[in-house]
Amino acid sequence: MRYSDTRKEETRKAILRAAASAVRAKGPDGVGVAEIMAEAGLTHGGFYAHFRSKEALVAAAVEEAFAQSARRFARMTQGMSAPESLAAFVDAYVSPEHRAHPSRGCPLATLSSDLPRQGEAVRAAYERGVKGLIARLAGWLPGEAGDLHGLAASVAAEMAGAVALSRAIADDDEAIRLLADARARIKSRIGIFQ
Amino acid sequence: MRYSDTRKEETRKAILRAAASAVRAKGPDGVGVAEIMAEAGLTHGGFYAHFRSKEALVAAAVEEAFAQSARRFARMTQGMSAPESLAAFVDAYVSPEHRAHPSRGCPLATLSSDLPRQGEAVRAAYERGVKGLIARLAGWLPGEAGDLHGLAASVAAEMAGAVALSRAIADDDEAIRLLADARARIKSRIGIFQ
DNA sequence: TAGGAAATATGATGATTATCATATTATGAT
DNA sequence: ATCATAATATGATAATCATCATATTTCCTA
Repeated sequence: MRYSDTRKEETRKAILRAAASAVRAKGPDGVGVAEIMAEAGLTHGGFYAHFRSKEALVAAAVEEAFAQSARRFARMTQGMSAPESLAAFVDAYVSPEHRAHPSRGCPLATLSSDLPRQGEAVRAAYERGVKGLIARLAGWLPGEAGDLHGLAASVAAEMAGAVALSRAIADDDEAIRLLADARARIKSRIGIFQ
Repeated sequence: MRYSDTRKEETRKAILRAAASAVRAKGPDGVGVAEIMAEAGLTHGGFYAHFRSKEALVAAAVEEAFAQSARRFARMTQGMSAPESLAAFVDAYVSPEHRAHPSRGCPLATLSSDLPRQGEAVRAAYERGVKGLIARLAGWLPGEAGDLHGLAASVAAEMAGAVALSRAIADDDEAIRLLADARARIKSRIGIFQ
């Protein structure tokens, strides 16, 4: 073996991270293979040594994007109780920071309308990510287990919808007010006050 | 004048309608000028006699899509009281039919993630459409005028988010259950029961 | 330290697409 | 019926992009 055992894997990871960011920033069809490779510090030619096709990369990037979000929130809520985690999650999700940084944000708010138009592999990765997010949310919600999934889905829909809506508002102050209002409504709806 | 006064305007309308549908179905960047023109029964060459650029067409198509939705709901709720209109609106919006037909659906549920990546003109048209939708909703909501805008925005976010979410679920039955649940939650949240 | 394979780069290809230049067709007034 | 012209079509161009073929570089091992 002429290269270290981990070299190729590291390169693959770098491409994947670049893609996870670029796909959210520019959309799966708005970004090119060459651009992603350049972002990872490489040229376009080596791409197919790492991924079978652009679609395979996009599918992996969607999975990576959801995984990044999950890790970020896991870190953020470390050691918190369920209600604290929930509040922190809503605050971080329905926030001006999230609105301002699609490339690091939740794919649900950033890719929702692109997804139905993607290939099967990408849609499957997205569906897994969505379900994981809802399950995590449901685990934090108070109440009897039976009904929590529906409430979690409803809350996820409103959070993602609110962030997407806020991105349609050009005026920052107006968008920030919309987010603050949505945040308050969501929290009161799930029994978190103030 | 060798052609009837209305001929060109009619052709423009035909292109616009084709675009309004295609843009929702395939995304602003997923559809080509030639494809839209073919859909309107024309060839690509004449396009620039009707629109200055593809972006101008997309902006007009977004406006048209919002206008179509508004007209459709105006027709549907004709003669209804505010609470009835509201209930009919939620039922029609958060529905399997809406999920199944993005090309005729609300741009908010179909284009949200594409929009931030579009040019200024498109984003402006979208923002106007979104604000119109929220204002219409607010007009139907019960309560004191002051707080209705925030609630309307929150409801719009959840409705659009729920439809987008349902489109990520491949299994029809599961998606339909999600929609039914979201519908019930939204209606109970705005004081409509059953 | 040199050889050789693994990793990456360079360059090419064909497909697609927005836009524009020019040709053709359709139509209503004469 | 014919003509002038508005409306539309045909065809070209240049750019972009996914993919692939081939060349070059890198760096571990012997």
